[in-house]
Amino acid sequence: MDLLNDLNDAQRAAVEYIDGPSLVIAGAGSGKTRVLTYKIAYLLAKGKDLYSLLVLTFTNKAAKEMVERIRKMFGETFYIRQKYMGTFHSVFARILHVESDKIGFPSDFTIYDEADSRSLLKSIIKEMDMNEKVYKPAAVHARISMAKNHLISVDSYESDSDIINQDKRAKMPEIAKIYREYVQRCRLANAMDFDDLLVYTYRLFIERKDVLEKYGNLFKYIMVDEYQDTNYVQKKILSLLYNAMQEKAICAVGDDSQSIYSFRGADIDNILSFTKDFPSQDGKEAKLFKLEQNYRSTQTIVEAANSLIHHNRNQIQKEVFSKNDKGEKILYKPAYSDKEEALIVAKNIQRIKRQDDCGYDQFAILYRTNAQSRSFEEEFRKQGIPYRIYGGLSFYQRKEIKDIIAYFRLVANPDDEEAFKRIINYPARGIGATTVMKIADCAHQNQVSFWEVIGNVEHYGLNVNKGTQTKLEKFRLLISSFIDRSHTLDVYELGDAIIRESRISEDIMSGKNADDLARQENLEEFLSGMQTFVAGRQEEGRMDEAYLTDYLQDVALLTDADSEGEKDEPRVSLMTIHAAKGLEFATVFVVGLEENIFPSPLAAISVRELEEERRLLYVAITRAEKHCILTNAKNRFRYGKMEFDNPSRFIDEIDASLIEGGEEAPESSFGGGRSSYGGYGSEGGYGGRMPWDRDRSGYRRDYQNSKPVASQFMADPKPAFASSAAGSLCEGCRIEHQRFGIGTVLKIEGTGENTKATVEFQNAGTKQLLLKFAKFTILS
DNA sequence: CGTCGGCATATTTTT
DNA sequence: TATGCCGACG
Repeated sequence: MDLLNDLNDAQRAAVEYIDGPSLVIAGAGSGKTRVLTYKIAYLLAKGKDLYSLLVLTFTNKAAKEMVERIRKMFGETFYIRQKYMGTFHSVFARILHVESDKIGFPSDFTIYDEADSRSLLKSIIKEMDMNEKVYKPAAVHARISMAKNHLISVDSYESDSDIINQDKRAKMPEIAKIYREYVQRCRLANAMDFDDLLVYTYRLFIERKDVLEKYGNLFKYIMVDEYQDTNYVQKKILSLLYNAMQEKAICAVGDDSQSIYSFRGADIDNILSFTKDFPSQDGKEAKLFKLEQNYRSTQTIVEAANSLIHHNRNQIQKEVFSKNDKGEKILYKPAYSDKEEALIVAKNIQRIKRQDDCGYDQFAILYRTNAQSRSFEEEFRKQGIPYRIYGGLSFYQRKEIKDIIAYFRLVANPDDEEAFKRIINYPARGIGATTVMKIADCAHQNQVSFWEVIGNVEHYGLNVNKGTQTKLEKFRLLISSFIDRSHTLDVYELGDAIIRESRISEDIMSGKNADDLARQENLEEFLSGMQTFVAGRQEEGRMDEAYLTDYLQDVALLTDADSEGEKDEPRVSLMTIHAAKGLEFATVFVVGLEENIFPSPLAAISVRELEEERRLLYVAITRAEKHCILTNAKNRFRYGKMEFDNPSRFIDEIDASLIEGGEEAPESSFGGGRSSYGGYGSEGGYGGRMPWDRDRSGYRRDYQNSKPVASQFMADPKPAFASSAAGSLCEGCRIEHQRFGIGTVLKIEGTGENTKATVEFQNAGTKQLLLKFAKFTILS
């Protein structure tokens, strides 16, 4: 078969083996995604139906990338029906939305994100009169999450003396009680948190053999990406499905050396024991394939990474190698201070940029903790080096976005307690904390949802005065009116109504300082997102799936990086090593290689965690294609104080013959000490904010594209986002679209409200636009 | 109800 | 240093 010619022997063997279980250990840069996508293509070519493939990844980004690649091979029709390809959470959520009634959940359940979970826990802790200082919501949630990921129910939690003792040692002996209430409250709110999506899927399959059988029959092949990151419950679900399959076939791809998420419950033992956990039909161990040729990095980089990782005990034997150039040695540059460290990095960026004649986007600064970005930001700003910081708040976590989504959620599922609390008084409608407390008490006593209470104030004996009662009723009617419309209006139309009638638009559009503007732009971006969603569904001929519930399913699990992609000016990337997984750069700086930072002092006590830190550095180094530079600082400004640090032990673990440098840099920099810090703060020095600065809310903006929606909102509150000059559009016209840029109209069809145009954009591909919504100007 | 100032607090974070 | 949260106040 043609497509196999692009693969090396090991890759091809892994792709071609489809008759039983297999584990593919894919060393860094060895073409893991390639194998995965080619394998899917191979299975399809062998006649397997797309629906019969269960393909699971961890991130939306990975899922998307895979779909894109396969679409390139199979054409446009492909992505219309990738029902069982996606993240663990999204695929299981999809299954649960269909099956949840069988385990006592209405199918319109909402998904609580991390913030919702914490907020709920906070309320519970408060209600139980526990000390919030002791029972920190995040810490409590971590415990509960750990329990869920290990399929430990409330009852087993309570009766497990080990666990209870751990809690006691952590001075939180009552977590079991909180856990019980939390589960109960999620049920009442008809909500599942991220972990529940897995736990309830597991329970669904355990409790309902018929459902398990159904999916067991449906799936002919299971594929899992990043298997080293799976946790216990994920493994158990896979195992159930696997055993229910008629012909047992699963392929897990991963790299034990890149397991860096154990603090999230990932269990490296899963990958180490895969071949035993998933035996073939006749009871033999699963086949093991190893991809050991690295195509990404120089020999030196690969060998350096190898020499480091060999200090780990617990790993699958493999020898990653490269046939690329030998390349330069790893550069080790110790600095006197964090400030000087940034200076050295900046200098080296300029040097390599000149030497290799490459763009700023070829460089990445990788650090252990987000807080380390500061000194680099300051130095880059001073030198005019464009940069972008990854991480920080994701779009969907921004307050204004969460507020709107809370409305959506409440409309879709009025029992959603967190959504209710969020918007009951936003925008301000005179329903204060006291009233909410009363509702909470009342709901609690009667074991019903908040919504239920305000719908039957007398029946539940809610003790509020007449004025408050009127306000509550008004709120209830507002939401009800949205509910009534939610099945007839598509999500964009509904969103428009919600934003307007709830007076959110008034609230957000009124201000005009920098923060307000940022919020407005976020709102606009959100609206275009909905628009794109509707347009996309339309394009796929699925207008019956362009309603609120469909949108929420999509958006609930979309956390970050998705709104990525304005490829403007090339910039240096700054991010944590965790965030860099799966990426590659010509030049990588791994900074802050000091004891007390990397390895993290909290991890350095146990061998297991220390090994994970080592894998973390392994991941960092193997991101580099050509140049890898390690730095650290002898003195670091931290928590307002100057602190002394020794170089990281990991530096000594790398084969010394592969490293050059090490002598303290005789860089000119005078002192690098305190002196200059105050002087060049955000005010002084080069003052004005550069275009690549993060705005206050940490979000990138797009100045050019932002105007239309906002101005229309402010100027003319009636026909919301009526499109520009749609009337005079003709086939062959060139237009400039607000989001997609310049394109040519290929076809116009439909009339009036439903007129749509097929437009081929220069950079965004071919899109169908509903003229009613599309915002563009006609160029010719 | 919203804002100001004092005080504790300070990993990594796919969903 | 810088952020986030609570309590006091207008």
